[in-house]
Amino acid sequence: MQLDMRKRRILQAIVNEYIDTAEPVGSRYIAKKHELGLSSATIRNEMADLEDMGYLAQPHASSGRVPSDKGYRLYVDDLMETRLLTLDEVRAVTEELDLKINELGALIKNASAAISRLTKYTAVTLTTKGGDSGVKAVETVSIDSAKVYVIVISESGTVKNSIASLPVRLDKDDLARLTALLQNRVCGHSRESLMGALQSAIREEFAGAGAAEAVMSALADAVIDCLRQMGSAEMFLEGTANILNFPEFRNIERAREFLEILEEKKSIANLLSGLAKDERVRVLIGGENQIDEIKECSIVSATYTAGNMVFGTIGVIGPKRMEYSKVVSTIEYINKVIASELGKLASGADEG
Amino acid sequence: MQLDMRKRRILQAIVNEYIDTAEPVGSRYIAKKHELGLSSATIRNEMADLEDMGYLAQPHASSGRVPSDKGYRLYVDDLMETRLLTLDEVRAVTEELDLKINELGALIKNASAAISRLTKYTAVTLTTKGGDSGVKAVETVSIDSAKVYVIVISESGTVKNSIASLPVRLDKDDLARLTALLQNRVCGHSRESLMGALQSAIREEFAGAGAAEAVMSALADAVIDCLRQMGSAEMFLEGTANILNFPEFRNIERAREFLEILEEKKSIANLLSGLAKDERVRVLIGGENQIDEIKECSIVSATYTAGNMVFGTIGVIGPKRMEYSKVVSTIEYINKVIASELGKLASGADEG
DNA sequence: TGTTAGCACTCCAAGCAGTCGAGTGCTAAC
DNA sequence: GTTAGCACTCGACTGCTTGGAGTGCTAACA
Repeated sequence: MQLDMRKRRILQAIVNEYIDTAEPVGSRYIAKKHELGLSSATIRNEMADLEDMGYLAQPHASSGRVPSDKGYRLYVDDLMETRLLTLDEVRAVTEELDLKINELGALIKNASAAISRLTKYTAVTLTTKGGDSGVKAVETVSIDSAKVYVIVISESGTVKNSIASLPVRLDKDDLARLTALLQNRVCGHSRESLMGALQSAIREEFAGAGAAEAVMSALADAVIDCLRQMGSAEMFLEGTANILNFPEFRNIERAREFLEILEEKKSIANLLSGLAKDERVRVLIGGENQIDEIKECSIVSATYTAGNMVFGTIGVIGPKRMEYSKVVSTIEYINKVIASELGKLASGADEG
Repeated sequence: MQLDMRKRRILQAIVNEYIDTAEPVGSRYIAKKHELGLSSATIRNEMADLEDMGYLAQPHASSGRVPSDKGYRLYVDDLMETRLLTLDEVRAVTEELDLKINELGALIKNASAAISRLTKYTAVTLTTKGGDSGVKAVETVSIDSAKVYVIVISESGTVKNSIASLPVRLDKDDLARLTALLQNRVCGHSRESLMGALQSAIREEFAGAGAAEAVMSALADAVIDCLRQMGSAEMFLEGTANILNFPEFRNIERAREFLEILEEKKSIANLLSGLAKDERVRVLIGGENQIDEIKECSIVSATYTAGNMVFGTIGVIGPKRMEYSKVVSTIEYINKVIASELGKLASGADEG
């Protein structure tokens, strides 16, 4: 059997209709509403074919048809009319996104809220593990004679801090000297090369000089702790309650499973960060993801990158019966906006 | 009519029973299960009295009784058996709470997760607006010749940063001098007194010296921005999906309303921060709070303080039919643990 | 006077039969 | 190849019945 033009148009009509109503779609309805110039009987025959081919399914005999995962896949890849955002929508995005923010985490959190409000689905954003690899600056602040705050600023603008407990008391000048040394050795290094740089620094500069070596080593540990904090992914959720608006989540058990999986965060974070790292918007439909609890959901996501670096992922999760066209274009647009903002942050860094 | 001992015991039994089963409680059941030495008929009479007095209500004629808000209030204040945590529970708290954390925000986030896992309700934690008032240290890091990172560390260990855009280019020594001046003027100041201190500093030191004054003023703005960030309350939620386990939230509409109110955060944050500031554990039952959407919920909360300072609030929100005894003792205990941790953080500060 | 057994009454929840309507598949005619 | 028509299926809804849990009231009892 062949998937000719007519079948495709019928499939398209069915998916559109189902996305709209959440009710199984009947042949009569398609014949009437969509001007295909065909009778319901003909459409009935075609629908039977489409079911044989695996694009449609029937919840029970004598009910209308519902798209299968394969049907949605074809729809997303080929059939759906990709549309640009309207002017109003672009304006809404601009209003929701607070671009005055200059810190990565806050920017992403804000994007999360914007996406969920614009799409009415649940928004997920994720800072990529290990995305923040360059050290831009290190500073120390003395708390008391035995404790030092170590502050690390990454190239993407994230600031993390850690407390170093010193094995000996240290006066201001000593700390300043050691800090300068630290700065000298770690700035510009990526996370991977840092450990080696620090170790060789300690070896070269302090061979044998016990106390200073121990202090330096405590400071180095603090720097590494900061990088570890940066390296650990953060996930933001927004609009989780939205899922309860959809009839497929009337079933309280299903809703709870969904919310629990989101709350747990780890599985979704793994799922998202395991996806391909290109800049395209990706759509994962139903069973295409490996998490049982969200096999009835689809995920639309994109990674945002600046230069060659992957900074994170933004996405939308909702019922398979999702307004793909609207969601994909929204994600695409927001992704672009964020990428350009990140670009600005990064280029600000290059000047210095 | 008088609320004699027998009525109290019957009310206590009914509330206990209802908390357990979520089903209206009948006289026969109480007569059988609780050894009061009374027949169901007698208990029936007493229940009618308790209803007249407003402690009980009947969902419909010929159904069992359900506690009213007034009934719960009496139960919480007088009737419930306050219990200490068991050894196992104490151990569970200690395991869940990660006390190695030395940053306020992270500590609270962690407490949120612990509370929700231990109580099986939804946990809310809140950092108090304006709680973080003392400046402990200020540091600057140059990004490029026209941009400076300003880092402020508060007395409670929170670190915030802001970027100051300088009106003129500044070399390293100039920045160091201005930073020292800044440190000199702001350290030890509370949020309220800081503005004045900065302004007088600018006036005294730079009267007329245009460029330097402008730079200093940009730096001061950044410091104030950091304090603003610290001042804005943060709210953490954990275990929101738990609410769907309770039969009173089987109704999807009600569940959605609840989740939306939580997600919005503002109203709950206002509610919690508006409560009395003493150290006691507080219970807000049903209609005692002013938010319509959670009139069927109760909130158990406590503020955590160190010395005289209020740092925030931890709490549990769940159905009115809540295991008050368990929740109150858990909150009480966690509150104590956090307070003592905060005490350590603060005393670490005093040494310097 | 307080307590209790007994009874009539109420109301909800669950189960069941019947009806309606939407939708299908198949067949025969165009 | 398309379509009209028809028999059939199945879920959703309605109305009815039944059973059980629980009450309030009354009369008898200690």
